[in-house]
Amino acid sequence: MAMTPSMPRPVPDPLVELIAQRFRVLAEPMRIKLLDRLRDGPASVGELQEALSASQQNVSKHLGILLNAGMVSRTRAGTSAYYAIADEGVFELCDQVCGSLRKQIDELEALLAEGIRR
Amino acid sequence: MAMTPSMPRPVPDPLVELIAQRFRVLAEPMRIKLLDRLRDGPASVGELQEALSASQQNVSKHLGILLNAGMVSRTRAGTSAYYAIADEGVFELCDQVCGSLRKQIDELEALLAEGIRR
DNA sequence: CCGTTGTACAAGTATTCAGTTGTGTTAACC
DNA sequence: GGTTAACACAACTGAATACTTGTACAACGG
Repeated sequence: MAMTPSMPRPVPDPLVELIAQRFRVLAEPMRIKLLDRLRDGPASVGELQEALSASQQNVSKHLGILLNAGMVSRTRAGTSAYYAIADEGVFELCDQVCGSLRKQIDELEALLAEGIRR
Repeated sequence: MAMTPSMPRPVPDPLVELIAQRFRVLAEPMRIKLLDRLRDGPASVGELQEALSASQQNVSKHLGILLNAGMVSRTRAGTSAYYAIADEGVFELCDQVCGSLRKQIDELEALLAEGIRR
């Protein structure tokens, strides 16, 4: 279950659109932070608001986008709404991105070291 | 070499910014298509322009963004510029996104089927 | 009830960014 | 050299979207 089976080539436009839309959801620092905070467990809007020191409306809005994308789930309890990670896969994505970033940084450092030496 | 070693929690802001920036690069259908086309091997701007039926300036611009992000490499030959995939990892990212998408679609279908039955 | 608390929605503003247009630059060919 | 072709860069325009402000709604406590 490693590979998506039989990915059509070239990738059809509607699928490209879906993929891009998915990446767009993760293309905002605030949403990355929200997911990162939710990695420690479910949290209410107020808790997230305080943890990220952002406005309630802003937090609620971004959570709505994540919910709409199916990346988090919402559970209402009294007046509070508790959000939780619904798709653990997002962390694999972030880890891979971090891996690529580290690789690039290492290569840059290697180039710099070589540059200093000559 | 599966996990990024010792990811700090919470993820520091500058790293969050870098991650989001990375996702933002992939958040555009045109760039996804360019990478998809380059999966078949290096290609010049003109070839990509024709394959995607887009303007030369637009293709060149998006390739510049991909180049700046370190996802593709550029090789000049005469008046032509040949671009190639520099970071194969992007395809793993896309595959994972496709996996998540498929999972969601399957769950939706399951819900629909159940809804019809009752 | 009535006020407080927690959350979501809507309108307005500001910013960001994609796509086009126009132009500059470099290399091959006559 | 002059011309053509391939690519890249900069300014402009329009659309998408993030963030703020204001408000509405629901649940709980007095």
